[in-house]
Amino acid sequence: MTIRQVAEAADVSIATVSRAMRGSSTVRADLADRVRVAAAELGYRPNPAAQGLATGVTRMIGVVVPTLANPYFDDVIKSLNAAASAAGYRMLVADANEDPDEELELSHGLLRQVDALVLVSPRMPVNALRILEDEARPVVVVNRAADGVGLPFVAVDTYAAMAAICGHLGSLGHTDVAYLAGPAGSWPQQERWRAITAAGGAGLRVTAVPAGSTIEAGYMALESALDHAPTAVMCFNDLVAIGALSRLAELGIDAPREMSVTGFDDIAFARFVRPPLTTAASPQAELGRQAWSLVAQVLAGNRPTAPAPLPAPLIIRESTAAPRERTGEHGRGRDPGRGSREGTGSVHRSPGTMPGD
Amino acid sequence: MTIRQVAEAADVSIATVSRAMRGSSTVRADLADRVRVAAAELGYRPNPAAQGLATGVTRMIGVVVPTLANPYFDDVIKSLNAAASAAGYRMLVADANEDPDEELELSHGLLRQVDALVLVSPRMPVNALRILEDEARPVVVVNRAADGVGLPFVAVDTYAAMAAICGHLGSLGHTDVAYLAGPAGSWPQQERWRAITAAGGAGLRVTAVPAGSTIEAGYMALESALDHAPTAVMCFNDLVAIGALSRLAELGIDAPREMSVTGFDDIAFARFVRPPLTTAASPQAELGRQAWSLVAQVLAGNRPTAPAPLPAPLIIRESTAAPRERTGEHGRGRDPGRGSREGTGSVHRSPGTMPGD
DNA sequence: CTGTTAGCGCGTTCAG
DNA sequence: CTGAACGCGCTAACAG
Repeated sequence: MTIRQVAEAADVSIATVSRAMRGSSTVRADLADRVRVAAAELGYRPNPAAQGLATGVTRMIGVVVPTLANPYFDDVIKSLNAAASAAGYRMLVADANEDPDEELELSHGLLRQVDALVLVSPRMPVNALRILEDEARPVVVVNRAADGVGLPFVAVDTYAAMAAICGHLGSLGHTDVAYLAGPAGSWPQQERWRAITAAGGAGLRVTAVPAGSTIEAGYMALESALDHAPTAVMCFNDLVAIGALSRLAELGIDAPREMSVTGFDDIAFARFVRPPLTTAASPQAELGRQAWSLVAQVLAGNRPTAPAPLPAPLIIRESTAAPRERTGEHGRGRDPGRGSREGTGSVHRSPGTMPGD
Repeated sequence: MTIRQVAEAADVSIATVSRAMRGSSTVRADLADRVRVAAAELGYRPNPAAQGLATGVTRMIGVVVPTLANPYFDDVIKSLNAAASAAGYRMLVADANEDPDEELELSHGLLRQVDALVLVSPRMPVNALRILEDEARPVVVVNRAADGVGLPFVAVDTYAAMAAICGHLGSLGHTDVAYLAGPAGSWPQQERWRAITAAGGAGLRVTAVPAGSTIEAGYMALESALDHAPTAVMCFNDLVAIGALSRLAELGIDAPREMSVTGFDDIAFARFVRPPLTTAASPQAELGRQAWSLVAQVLAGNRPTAPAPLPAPLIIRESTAAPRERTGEHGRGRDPGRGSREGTGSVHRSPGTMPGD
């Protein structure tokens, strides 16, 4: 089914078909109708590749996410897709598997076949971002303030939200807290840590423990966080918090009575885990919408107006409480039951050791 | 950056560049090198649209899911994408928002621009599926046995898994159970119901209540399920189960002591909610892999070998238990505290009424 | 307002 | 083994 067959059936030239299909006003009404009828009967749909070649416009956007396994990113791309879809755009998604190199590689590949690229929480280094800046196609970034990089972006006010979490813990009476840190290249991770160190002045003594961004990462890292005898552990995100809670339960440490736990993002499941997570409610849907808005602005040839950082309100649920009275020892940091297991002292256990059921 | 510039730089014809780039063996080694060097230096990447137009192959697959908001589908497409990506294919994803019409429309649109289409749990009617069958491009289906439709597909052995759930409940001593049903056009929903009715012969009396596929749907529908005085409620999927559990907790009905609850899918969060969900462990990753395998086979020109239904083992956690002793009334079906609220008696409450925190 | 025609960038015959 | 030339299906000048 090509444009030519439609032209023949409607007894017009292919140019007229082309114009009629795109609703050009410079085409006589009756001819346009004839074309539309013929097209409908033949089930004709223009070939996107050909259109792309001819116009240089694909009506596709590329999206690269660190992983599809985090509902947070899924929510963002769902919203982004809804907005793009309403504007007649399709979405080519790529999963970088938390690998900064793959992220850049995928970005380059995608840039050849889309009109614009959206990078969600990219972990790639700044200079990689800068390379992308020089590409012919617009690149928009979500949740990464590009320091010295001129890419348009939307981001959550991570700093303020993390500060609120610290404040919450502080007002509860916590002083010694651990932080299960996120992936190295992650801007949200950097911002959270920045807020945490600032909170040091406000009376919180926080020690960071490398973890990651998954349930398993939280599960694995929790135990070494205990070495610092904290009364609370703040987690990079809700997934990590869920993993941490799971390990705490296994160790017989009650949250929040013996240990407070906080997450970040407020994914849909955060309120249903046990105990319900105190966290920061990141506006995923709004991020997606704004990202599309930026894309649309750039595609329209305008310099986009930089959106203000999006607030992520503190959601206080049941995973945080006042620290219990100290009884000689700090928390359960030196609980004898723990030392007997292998792997104690190392930050990570070998992968795959989180038990099933 | 076109092929022509590379040809010029390497001082060869564009045909040679074309051949060299795709590793044609009929090109002299030194020439091939010269081309590769030039291409690398110029950062040349072939234009996918042009390639697509010339060859009729886009190296893209389309994927349409009922919604991106269910981690189940995200897990499937993550796995599908991993396999496709390894084969050099990109993934164009479309979200049908649980709308059968949109599903078909998206499918048609996508078929023009991809080499193959994967439909995940399509809700569209059989005749729509049949239309897709006649398309030029291969269409592969996940989790929908196409009755009388010849589309290649992979599916979970939903019937057996649901039968196992029924058996589990039966062996616990339950006899009156409610079923929070999934979306109308959903094949998994049909299969689950088929297994349930078969279980009727095995001693389970099940009444179905329309719900849906989301947390909110489960939350909304739970109460009307109570009207039938069940001692257990089986849910279409884990999301619905989580919603049901949430509403039960609100009503002060303890699960599993006063009410057993089962899910389906075993999404990652199923074991972390309270109480941890008894459910069937659907192999999302395997579904994605097999779906790609089918696509690859068809693209290679082979008639694909139909994979056996994938088992979804029963996972018994804490959301199910023996029914408690009956005391005159069945369960809490007629608890006086409930009748005073508005909306009792209707299956659905108005949307958006599930409280936040 | 309509039709003719020249590319868009690339793969691929077909001669050499 | 290489290069010249054609065509993939469509859009956009341009001429009528």
